[in-house]
Amino acid sequence: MSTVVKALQLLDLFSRSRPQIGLSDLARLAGLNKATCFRLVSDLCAAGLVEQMASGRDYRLGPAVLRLAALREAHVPLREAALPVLQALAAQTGETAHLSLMVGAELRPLAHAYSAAHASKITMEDVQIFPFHATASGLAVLTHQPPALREQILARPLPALTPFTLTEPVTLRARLREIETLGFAESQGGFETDVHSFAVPLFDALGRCTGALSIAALAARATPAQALVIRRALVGAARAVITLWGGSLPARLDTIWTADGSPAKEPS
Amino acid sequence: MSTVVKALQLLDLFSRSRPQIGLSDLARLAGLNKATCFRLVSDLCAAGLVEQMASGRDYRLGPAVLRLAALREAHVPLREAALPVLQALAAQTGETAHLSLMVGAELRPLAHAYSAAHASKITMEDVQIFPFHATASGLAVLTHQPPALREQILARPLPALTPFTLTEPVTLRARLREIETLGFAESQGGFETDVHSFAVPLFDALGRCTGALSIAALAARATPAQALVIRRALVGAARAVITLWGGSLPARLDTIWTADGSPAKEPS
DNA sequence: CAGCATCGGTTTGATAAATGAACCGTTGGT
DNA sequence: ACCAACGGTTCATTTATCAAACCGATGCTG
Repeated sequence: MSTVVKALQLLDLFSRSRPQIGLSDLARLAGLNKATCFRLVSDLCAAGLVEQMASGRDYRLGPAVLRLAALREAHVPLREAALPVLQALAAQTGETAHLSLMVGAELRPLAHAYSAAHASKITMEDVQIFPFHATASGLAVLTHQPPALREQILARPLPALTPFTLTEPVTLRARLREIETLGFAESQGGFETDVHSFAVPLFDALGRCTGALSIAALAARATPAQALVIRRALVGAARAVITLWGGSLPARLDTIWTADGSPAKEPS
Repeated sequence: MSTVVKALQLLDLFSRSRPQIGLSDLARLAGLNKATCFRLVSDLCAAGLVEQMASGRDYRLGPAVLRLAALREAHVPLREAALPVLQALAAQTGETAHLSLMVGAELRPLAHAYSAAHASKITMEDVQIFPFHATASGLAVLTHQPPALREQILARPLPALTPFTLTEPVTLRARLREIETLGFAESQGGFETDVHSFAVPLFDALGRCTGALSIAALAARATPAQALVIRRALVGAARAVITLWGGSLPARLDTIWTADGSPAKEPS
């Protein structure tokens, strides 16, 4: 294995639960000789990716990562990175794919892609905001929010957009628990009568749910077989997006999604 | 030179003005053999710090940097903490404020803020590195480095970036002594002809100088009265940043900065 | 369309680099 | 006072890395 790879693997040892590490631990965790580990981490320090704490004891991620991240975000906005995945998703499923993002305490569209498979499709141009209680995306995101924010949202007015919209907080909470178990969300006609939508949550680098990836299908086309195709495609696409964004998928969802017959995490 | 350092230096070739680079250019810019460069960049790709564009042609920073930055910022919110101070500084002075940090033996930008007061401003996006001899930030930091490192830096090539750049080690040493006495640094057109910059050093918890806080003003606007405003604002902001970071200000500077209510002697 | 330059990527012997066991001086707990 | 564990260093051995030449593919030009 190349030295560079070994050095960069050291970076992955840092996590939210272990943000700073001593030299000996670092060597143990990485399975490296202490001297080797020392040289590697010294090089990382020289580049600013890692810095040594004032105590001289532990190491932690350094200031250089900020500059790199700012650069990446300036050049590869999230939207641009996600678009090809959305287009592939639309093509695979023959339905409209869209991606939404939490902005403040609201869920807003970021991008969408249509399929050419059917003349009739769900259009997304006019959607400004996704009601949490009436869309699969909203439910998927809501499920993975901190309880405080979730309850704040459930306390807002929950208008019935169609006869099928769930509007009772009690009912919704039950639905969220269900979604948590299943690993994906569905909404049959909750937003518009003839739309059956499917969604999976997306997570950022700190494991927070910051958006959702969704398919909006014509209800008439959403047969059980097609629903299965959609769910699998969604899971694969969600993995791709999360990887692109440098996010981290909660272990529980990773397990559920893998067991669902969908492809496991793929290297780029 | 260590392989890891070489690989990590590749990361610094990416900038806002050059966000994606082909293999050959990368090798040229880094002064590396193409094969070597290929292996290095491949390793960086494997770690996700760099990714290859779909075209297979260019490389750019990868998604892993986002994860690392999020982690760093979650644990050590340096940049996040300093940003509001920078913005206030820019607003107070009507000029561009920026903060730089020592990374290894180089001074690099961490954050900056613009003022809305004037349509003409000094932009910072493309600055990768602050030459010690040609910027106020560099001089401020250099002044407070250990003698060994200071001399090492003065022994490097000191190119004249403008007709006003100080390039003689002897002259520079005299200037550093002056800066030490005054408690702040100035550079009139040393980096770019029309830029007059002011800087004060920043210190970490052990009293080591790890960076600088600076104002880059249009030379035409840097009247003596304005210079005084800038120096006072800088000193206040530096105290704020040092406090936020848990740093400790050397007693001598503390005294100078406190006494600096009156116009200090103008350095030539 | 032919010629040519350049691209990303691969092979080679020569060489500079990484490696790991043992070894310091310190520190912190008992 | 002891001892274990820490961060950091040394040095002979070994191994991965380097540079130059080389590929096929691409794209520009006359």
